[in-house]
Amino acid sequence: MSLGTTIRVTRQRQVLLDELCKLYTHPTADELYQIARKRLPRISLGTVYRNLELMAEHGMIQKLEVGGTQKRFDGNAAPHYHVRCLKCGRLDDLNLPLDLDLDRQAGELTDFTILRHSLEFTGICPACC
Amino acid sequence: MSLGTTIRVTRQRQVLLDELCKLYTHPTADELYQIARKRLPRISLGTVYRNLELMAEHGMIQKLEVGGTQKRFDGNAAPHYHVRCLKCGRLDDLNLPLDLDLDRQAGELTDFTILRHSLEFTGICPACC
DNA sequence: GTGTCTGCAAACCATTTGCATCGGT
DNA sequence: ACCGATGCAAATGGTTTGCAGACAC
Repeated sequence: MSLGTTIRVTRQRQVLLDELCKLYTHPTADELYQIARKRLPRISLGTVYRNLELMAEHGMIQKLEVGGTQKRFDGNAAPHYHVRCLKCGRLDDLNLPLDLDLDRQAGELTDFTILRHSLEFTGICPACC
Repeated sequence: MSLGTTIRVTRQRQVLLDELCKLYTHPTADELYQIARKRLPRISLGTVYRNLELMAEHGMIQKLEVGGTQKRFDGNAAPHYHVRCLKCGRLDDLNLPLDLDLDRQAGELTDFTILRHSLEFTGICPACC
């Protein structure tokens, strides 16, 4: 975590944020690395991970804590829901309104202080059948 | 996947299922390995992973696709929701009724065929503050 | 000039897998 | 006896980290 220090505007940072915001595919770190390489051939995977982590900490992007082996990233920082295809792993946004009442209901049933929730649907995408 | 073959009743399988069903902590594979070792000192971590995977495929237990670096397992095979502590990672059951209407609503907003959903709350547990 | 950021390579850690042997049926 | 299951150790794959040089400010 580095919330106390200055964030410098580097070329790598600019390109990563720019490319991530252009995509609606919720790419993995490696997918974004492959894309960024076209503009910055010498960028390293380590830099991609460090910057995605940093930008997520600062609320500029979202690190999605969803199913699957790899983490995915979302240029849209506003909380929203997703659908994942069971067969191909494709992850789409879902236009279902955020249900903030869920947090209140959950809070009444537990001793935890509820901060937020994440909701992910699983299904089969049109391309997979 | 091995849904077409016979499942044998081995001592390792019995112990793992028995111990998992006694716990309400949603252990990781390694935590369950440490517990099982007390009864079967020669059991291997590979066997733990293989059996948890197999039992999940057969619907005897649940593999939880939730946040965090390690997968967690639940001896309760019936779908239900969870709360995770942001600080210590503790994962508790949440007594909120399963909302099956969510799948219907989601289905109307996407081309995916919705099969199920997972809902995880994030908060701070009483022990952490 | 100072302190952050980068590329590179090595390290890490959860999980998976190949293989010879064991054991349930 | 057959074939699935096990223990062991090595391999895998995503992610993190240490370090010396580069760059933003």
